Amino acid sequence: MITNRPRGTLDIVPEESVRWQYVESVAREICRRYGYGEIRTPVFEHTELFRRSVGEFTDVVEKEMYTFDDRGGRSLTLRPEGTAPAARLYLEERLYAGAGPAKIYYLSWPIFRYERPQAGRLRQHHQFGVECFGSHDPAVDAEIIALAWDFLGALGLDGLVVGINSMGCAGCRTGYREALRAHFSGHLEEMCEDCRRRHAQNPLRLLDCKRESCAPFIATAPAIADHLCEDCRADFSLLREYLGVLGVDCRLDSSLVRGFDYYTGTVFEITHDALGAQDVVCGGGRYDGLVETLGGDPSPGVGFGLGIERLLLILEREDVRPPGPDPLDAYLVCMGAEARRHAVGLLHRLRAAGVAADMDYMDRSFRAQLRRADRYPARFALILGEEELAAGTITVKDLAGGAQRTVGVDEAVALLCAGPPPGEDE
RNA sequence: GUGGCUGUAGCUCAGGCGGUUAGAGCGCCAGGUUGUGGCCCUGGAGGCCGGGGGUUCAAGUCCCCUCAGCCACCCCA
Repeated sequence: MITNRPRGTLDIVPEESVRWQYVESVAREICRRYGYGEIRTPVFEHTELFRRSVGEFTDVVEKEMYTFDDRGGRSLTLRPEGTAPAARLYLEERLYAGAGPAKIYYLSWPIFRYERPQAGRLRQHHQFGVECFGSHDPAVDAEIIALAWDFLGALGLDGLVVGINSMGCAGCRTGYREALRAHFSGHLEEMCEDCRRRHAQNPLRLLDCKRESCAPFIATAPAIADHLCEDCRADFSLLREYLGVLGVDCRLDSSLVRGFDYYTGTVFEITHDALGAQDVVCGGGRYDGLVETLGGDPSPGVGFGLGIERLLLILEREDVRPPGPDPLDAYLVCMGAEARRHAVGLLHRLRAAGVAADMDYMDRSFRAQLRRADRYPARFALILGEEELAAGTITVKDLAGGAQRTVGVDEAVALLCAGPPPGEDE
């Protein structure tokens, strides 16, 4: 059916977009406080950008990208994540040329992955992401995590868990990889098929297996923490110290390994139970080799991506009600064609003065117009009938309390602009 | 991509073992009130019972296919 939206996509109706706008306004405010500036990039990029950065053999690149050839024969891909485009922009717009570090964020970027949908997993979703390029100071890692934490906290959420780990630099990773191979090689017969494949291809992924049968071998596996070089170890302990200072309560999770190839060093996830199996609302980490991979001079970076739909899902399931829409200031209620003709002009005048005002266009009865005003909900009903018309006045009714009084039109406009409710005389 | 559950009014849902004009609550519209909303009462509109095919005298109900949502795996935000 052509009126059905494509699988795994969502429509956003006005009632819902209010919540998006609220979340977005909080994100903008937090970014402002932390000194990050917004970027916007095309929704599609050269396919090669993602192949190179995310990694040729990751699930996302292998089977989840929306890739197409344009009419000029270029292979383009709807972005499946935000960090690579941000890194591309960093290079293309030469953000490295300014005083470092480059602190940027993106808000509600559409992200596309061809996946099997379920709640919290869509083919098009939206992310809020923050990236910092140019510094390897662990204080920046801490800042990034704290920013995400503050943002979620500002929305009134709790029950969030921050998991962190260090995947080490390229150097410590090779040693660790061998240690993992050695540990698992004796148990391969008892482990799942995927794990046997991972053992050969990428032993780090072994830690990611969630099968019960593999769990005991993972539990006893060597921890990356024991295989970090001195620099990585120092960075990681400094990060944890900073997180303590920043009031971020985090959990060391040595099995935490992220799925994109560009991650190095710090990795972290923020999860919430309300999400079920897709429990990650925010994920990120360091990607010190990414910029170099894309052909730039080596430049470290840290960042995260945060799923807006998942966030909204948590808010809904936890019954955290963000501030609702501002009620309408005034709803014009008129009786008769003559009053209606006057109402059009008055409505315009109110709006020009900054008052949120509306009127009936459905030819409703007087009673129904008043009910409309109530349900909107509007703060005041402005009643315009024959009496008011003759006297050049209008009746201002406070819908919450029920008090009303009839005043001159100029006074009514002034009253609505000023805000305070009208007098109590009935 | 694999396995499972579910699709009935705008929303949340009820419809015994196939059987007459498919129901409720909320919402919407009108009236009860010649110029007063909310609460209450009365009435009304609104359904290709997700779509297609099949079995049957007869299908919302049974069978097959398909689409969509959900749950788990996988992966991730």
